[in-house]
Amino acid sequence: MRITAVEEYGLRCLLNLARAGRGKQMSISEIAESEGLSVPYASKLLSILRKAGLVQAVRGRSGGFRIARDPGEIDLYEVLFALGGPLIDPDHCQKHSGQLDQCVHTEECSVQGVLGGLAGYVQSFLAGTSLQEIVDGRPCTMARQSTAAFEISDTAHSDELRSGVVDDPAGN
Amino acid sequence: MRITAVEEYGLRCLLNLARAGRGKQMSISEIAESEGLSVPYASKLLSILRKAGLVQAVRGRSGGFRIARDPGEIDLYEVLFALGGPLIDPDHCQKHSGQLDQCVHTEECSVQGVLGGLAGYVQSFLAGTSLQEIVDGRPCTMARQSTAAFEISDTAHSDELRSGVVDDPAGN
DNA sequence: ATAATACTTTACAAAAGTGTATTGTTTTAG
DNA sequence: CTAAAACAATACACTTTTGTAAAGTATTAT
Repeated sequence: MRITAVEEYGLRCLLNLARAGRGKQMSISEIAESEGLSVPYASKLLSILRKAGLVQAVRGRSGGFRIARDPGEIDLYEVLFALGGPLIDPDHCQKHSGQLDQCVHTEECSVQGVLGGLAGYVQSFLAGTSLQEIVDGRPCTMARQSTAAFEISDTAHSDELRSGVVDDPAGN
Repeated sequence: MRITAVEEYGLRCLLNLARAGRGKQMSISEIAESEGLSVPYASKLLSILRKAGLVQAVRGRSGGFRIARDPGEIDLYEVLFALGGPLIDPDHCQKHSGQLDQCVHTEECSVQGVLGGLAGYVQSFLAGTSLQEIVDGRPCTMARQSTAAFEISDTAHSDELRSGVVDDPAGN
């Protein structure tokens, strides 16, 4: 589970336009240079954002992009959904049924339950964060209350590697 | 942002052993058949779980796998971290600096801030959910309070596609 | 002992994701 | 009208992930 490159860079490109403001426009070159991306790559990302209705393009010699709505009216869920789709595929059980015809957990797909719960949890965070809040540098309430725990997270689990092969087959 | 195949299937394999219980063991064949996976693939997943210390292997003719600790003592964060690593790479700004030498947002990396907040938020969910809770089919409190919102999520954003090309370059 | 069973490791092919290159279309400055 | 500037679309190479295949190691029933 991770943030994809398209989501990361696409969000950054959009934030440039959010910082510029509702009416101002920037060219692909300006955005690409600002984020250290190649022009063709930034172009691809902005094309995705345009098709999602998040930015508007102006063609021609004095063209460029501008944000489609007020940054305060665009939430992070809409942005990440446009760039990377949903956290869990709608027809999840169809695709993840292995070699069987249908989901192996038809009676009680507990995996589906917990991952669906996670997806909803994540969405509540994303939908509660607007681009304006990110530009202003004040993450939403939910973020601040759990950031501290994340800081010490990785090391806590990284040194748990061991052989896993036991000497006692009986389990006593 | 999505759950990877290894995370999904790895978790499912581990849940089989969690359902079997602390002392019981299952062979790769049994687990593979139970989840509709090929034996070699299940073998690879269980190997990852073993190296992470989550399961123990018994070799030889009457061998198999069993869960290393009580399912109530294993949380979902540890499992997903073992199978797919952290949500955000520790040296994030080094890798995502584009063509520049250092992160383009050194003064105020607002993207890093909000995504770090998201990672912490997700972790609080995962760390608060044990395998036992999943087996019992009762998602943790955090899941239930936000599941309803997820149900109606996808359709709400899917029909926002438009051309994005405006007829009014001036923006009036 | 030996064969059967089960885990281990490595290698590899197919698919998806990432980023670049190229060519085309649109608009405007002159 | 023409050339320059800027967005649009497609194709392609590269990398990572995914899943399979095959050969190897370890244990035990007989």
